[in-house]
Amino acid sequence: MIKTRFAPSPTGFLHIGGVRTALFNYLFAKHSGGKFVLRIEDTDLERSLKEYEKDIIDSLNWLGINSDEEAVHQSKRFDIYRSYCGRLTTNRHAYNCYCSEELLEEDRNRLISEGKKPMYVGRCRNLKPEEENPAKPHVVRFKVERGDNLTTGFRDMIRDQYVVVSNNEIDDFVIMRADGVPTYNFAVVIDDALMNITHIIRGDDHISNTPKQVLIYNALGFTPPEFAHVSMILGEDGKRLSKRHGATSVKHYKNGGFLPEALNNYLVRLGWSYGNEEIFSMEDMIKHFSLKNINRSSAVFNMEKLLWLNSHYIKSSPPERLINMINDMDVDAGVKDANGKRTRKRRLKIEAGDKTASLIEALKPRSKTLREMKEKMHFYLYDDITYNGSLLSGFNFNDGENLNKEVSFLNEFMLFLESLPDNSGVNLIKERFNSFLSGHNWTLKEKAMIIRIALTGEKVSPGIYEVIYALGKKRSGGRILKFIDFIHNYLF
RNA sequence: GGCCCCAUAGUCUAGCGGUCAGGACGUUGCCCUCUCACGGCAAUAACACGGGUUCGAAUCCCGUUGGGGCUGCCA
Repeated sequence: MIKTRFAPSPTGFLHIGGVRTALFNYLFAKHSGGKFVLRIEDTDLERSLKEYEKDIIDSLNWLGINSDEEAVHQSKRFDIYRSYCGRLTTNRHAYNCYCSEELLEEDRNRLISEGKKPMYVGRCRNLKPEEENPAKPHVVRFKVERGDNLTTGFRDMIRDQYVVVSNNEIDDFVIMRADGVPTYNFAVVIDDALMNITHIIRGDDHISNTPKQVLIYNALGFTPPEFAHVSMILGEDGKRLSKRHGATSVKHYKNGGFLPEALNNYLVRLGWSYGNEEIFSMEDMIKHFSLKNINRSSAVFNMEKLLWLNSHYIKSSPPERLINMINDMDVDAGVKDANGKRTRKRRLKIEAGDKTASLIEALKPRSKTLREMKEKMHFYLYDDITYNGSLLSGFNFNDGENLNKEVSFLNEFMLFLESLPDNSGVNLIKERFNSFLSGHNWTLKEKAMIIRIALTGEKVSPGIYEVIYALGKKRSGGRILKFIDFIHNYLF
């Protein structure tokens, strides 16, 4: 049975690049009815944090990339690594190295200045038994077999070719630190072997590590798994994606109003394709995923396309779900007051209901993110909307006749509102409003804008019927009065 | 520096010896229209370069250039 894993180290929030490798591993396993598991590689005791681990797990959950087994923690398996390390030293596939870090540093500098490779000089490679002193601080190094024609390699499933390097290119790398903690290259091998991982899908920054790992598999008598190295995700500047490029962690996207399926869909198409298809549900991805359709070259992260997918999924989500997700965003949409200051009221949770649902329906095609959607709901969520003079440009209120005409229209509109049945739906409002206008020989084109501005305080909003419906008779009426008030205060 | 990986429009990609080099995002124009969007239609733009192999190369080989990665008692 196929079994894959995602093995992040909890030294940072779950990164977008990590999500893609997790997704690929997940899809590959699920495609063949196999298992996908999570392994926390927390051997870097300095930098690993529980907070990050929690973020990784929460983020994967949010994305629907779930582990089939309880997550394995490397920090709880130090005894295992030690015992395998012992096997290697007794096999003479590894040796104790007593060189101090300072000495190593000197070696390195000297070799570099001589224009040579900064590899371990081999001082402790062939120590006599009497020279050993395990009580002294030491690391354990893997003893790479030397010889001009010796090579080590592996087949990469994505490139469908062998990557082979000369053993002379491979240093006698450390597998066990002085404090008894295994290094990455050692712990991965032990765990992947013991966990029966059949396929390793990971970033191609691990290509050069793989020969080292193959050496360990062989020395321990394990059969190496299949390897598939996926290219990196680059920022717009062509450099490897990092914090410098802005939002790189999943939580940024969650709180920024992205839907998990948009992120998954975007990421799966970064490097993988299925003909000309662009839209994939999780089921679609599982159904069609295969390693041979993964591209070899690196991909540049493109926010525009992610936004396109996000708006696509917003459009196809029911309002109730959208409301829940908006309320779930950690950092709120950050509603600003007239002075551009954020206010406390942004904590307010949106209540579900017919009017809210209708408004959200109207806002769907206008919002690329949920954050944007919530900002556009401001006029609906809060009553303290403000007007400013620039809203009046275009009405030519300096002309007194014009002013009187519009104000009397607004007054007529008040009467119209009062005449509306209390529980009017959008369709009835539309019908009544249109006959109200034509009864006075007005057109929608002439009159929609001033109502929009009065009701929302904005020149841009959803359709006018939806706005009236969402606000209701009472709130709408209040705003008309407030607006008339504003006009007079502003002009006189 | 050494070693490894990669190379189709601005971006993601299809292509796997013979195609008018296809799709998507973006951009531009038009249509729709109460604003803004959505939507519809159309347009724009690519095989990095140089050698081979072949009747024929985006496709195969070599080199150049460019980009990325590794070169830690990080992962």
